[in-house]
Amino acid sequence: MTAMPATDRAGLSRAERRKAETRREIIDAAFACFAERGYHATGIADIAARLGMGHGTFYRYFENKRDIVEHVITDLVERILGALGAENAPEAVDTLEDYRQQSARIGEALASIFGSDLRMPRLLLEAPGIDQAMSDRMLELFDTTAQFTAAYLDHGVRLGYLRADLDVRATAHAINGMILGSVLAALRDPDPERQHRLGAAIRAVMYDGIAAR
Amino acid sequence: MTAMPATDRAGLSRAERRKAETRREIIDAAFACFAERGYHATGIADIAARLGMGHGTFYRYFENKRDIVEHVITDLVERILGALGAENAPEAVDTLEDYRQQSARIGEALASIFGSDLRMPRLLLEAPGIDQAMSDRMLELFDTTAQFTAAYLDHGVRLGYLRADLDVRATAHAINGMILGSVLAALRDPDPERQHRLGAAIRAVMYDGIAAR
DNA sequence: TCAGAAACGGAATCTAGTGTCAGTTTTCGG
DNA sequence: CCGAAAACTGACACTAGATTCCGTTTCTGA
Repeated sequence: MTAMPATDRAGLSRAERRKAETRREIIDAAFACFAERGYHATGIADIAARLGMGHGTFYRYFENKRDIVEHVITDLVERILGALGAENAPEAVDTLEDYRQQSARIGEALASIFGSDLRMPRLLLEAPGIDQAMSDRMLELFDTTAQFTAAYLDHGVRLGYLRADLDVRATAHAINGMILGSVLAALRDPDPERQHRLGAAIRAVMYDGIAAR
Repeated sequence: MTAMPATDRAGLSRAERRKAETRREIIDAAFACFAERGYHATGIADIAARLGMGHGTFYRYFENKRDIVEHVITDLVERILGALGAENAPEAVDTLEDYRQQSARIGEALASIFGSDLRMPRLLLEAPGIDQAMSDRMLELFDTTAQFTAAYLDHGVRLGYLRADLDVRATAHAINGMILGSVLAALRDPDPERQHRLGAAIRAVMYDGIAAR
């Protein structure tokens, strides 16, 4: 019979807490390695070395290389979706002007997530090169975020401050494409001023179009 | 002293022509393999096997794996840029209506390039995962195509049918982002009808914006 | 402080795939 | 048709790196 370990309020023994902590550290180290050198160029040994642990130890926490990258990406996606969903609900606005400001805020949030740590978009960019499944997953993510955007558009159409004939689904994809474009631009040239102009240009296209009045 | 081979009008011996032809075949086979299984998952042996040749022969035509993928990507990019640049010059239009039609034509061309063979966008999508250099190259490509778009916008601003206060560089990135978005959407769901709607939505956003009048 | 359990570490194993090479076949000019 | 030159082939040598394994160390609870 095994000894019953002491548990704290959350029902986790000290050992279990430490284990979770180590998993967290490995995920962070792996993220750093993958973003810096790329998935295929980093070995398990690199990840372990970054934490000063033997690489055999790695396998006590994760199944294999594929397993860790799965966790790294999941973590990354959660951080992004979390930061997005947190503050701005589609229902929070009901005029075009409100919506403009809301989209500026969302743009700001995105810029600060990605801009603060270029390793995030860099890893996302190379993720489709990991394997077919990951590639599909990234396309799915793009689609998911488009549904997000679609919810905002839909709300606007219902309240009447956006065009009634808007093809919501398709337009959401187009808008998210613009955002993606600005992220890619940031990877080439992380100048914040430039990022700011890109955000402004996106909003200008969205609200005013490009044609002279 | 070596024998002088017979040369044809173009100054190429029969052997040289065959050699070029074989290189072409290898590039095509490599393209197919990379697009289907992914770069890292395909071996030189796979490429050779597809052509029914021994994989040793491969090395008579290309230095190594990196060399071939370089050629495959270059070829791909040339096909895309070629198809784009061929028919539509920015100077060919001088009214907003013309420009609308021109952008519809360009969208059509893009859709037919990518839509006709999804292996092209698929490989482009995973290209940044090949290595750092290729990743940079893809970002550069995105930037290059934005300069393309910028030339159209610039022309429109000069002739006065586009807004005078347009931030041309930033707007070009935004527009190309929308196009990229529709390519990604096509990878998830290649339905031509859907593609058509995406194209229409992009143009609607560009010209009319999303706000109710 | 001690015994058993769990965690570690890194040597050893295993695999896959790249790039080489020497023997064989094909091509080509005479 | 002949012999040299070029092209082809696939077995082989080699490397890199993922995963396993077991002797050693650390932890835990009594």
